[in-house]
Amino acid sequence: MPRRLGRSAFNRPTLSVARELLGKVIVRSHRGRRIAAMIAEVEAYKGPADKASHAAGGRRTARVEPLYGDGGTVYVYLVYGLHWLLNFSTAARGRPEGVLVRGILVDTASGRKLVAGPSNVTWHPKISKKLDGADATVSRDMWIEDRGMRIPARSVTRGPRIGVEYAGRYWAAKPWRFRIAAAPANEKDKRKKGNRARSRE
DNA sequence: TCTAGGATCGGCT
DNA sequence: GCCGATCCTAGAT
Repeated sequence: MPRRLGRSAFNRPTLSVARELLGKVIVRSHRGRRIAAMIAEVEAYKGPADKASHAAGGRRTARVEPLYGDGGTVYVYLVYGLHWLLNFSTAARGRPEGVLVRGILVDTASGRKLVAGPSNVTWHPKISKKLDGADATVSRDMWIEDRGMRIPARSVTRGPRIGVEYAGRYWAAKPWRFRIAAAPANEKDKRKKGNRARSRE
């Protein structure tokens, strides 16, 4: 029996939440349809100290306000002027930590396929700015379900986060990206990351 | 008011 | 491997 994740699932240490979101299912209710997507890849962002976070240095603006909300608050924002990214706030209210969803597994007519890249993650289940600030623990538009899938430790790959070189080597190197090993890596991301870091030097 | 730059992607060379 | 699309946000002025 599917069980919706409640507050206690999100109001916890961010790295734990990130790891445990793998295998959970995002359910989006949109125009009378339900779209389900299993979370396959995430990144953790740990608040003021984390220079890669939008709340780095305690920054608190209208845009990042959802990050400061209770665990389970939805944070949707635009990057590069054209891509929407989906995050869930974690830790207690007032602590700006969160988890970015980078990859999902969706069921299609031809089978299950990986949707990689955070922008594609929001495109597929029709996630938009409208959901920004929503509370995923009570919302009727989107929530996360535990359908009993358990991802064993040996099936989880950890690595550095993508596209955060601007935060400096120390923070960019933190292994706060979690992926279900069976899900193919987004190799393209890795290459680009290296290119960028080099071009800045 | 202005400006720089970004938690990206896909197409082209 | 490189580059352009495209626009919002935040900080500077």
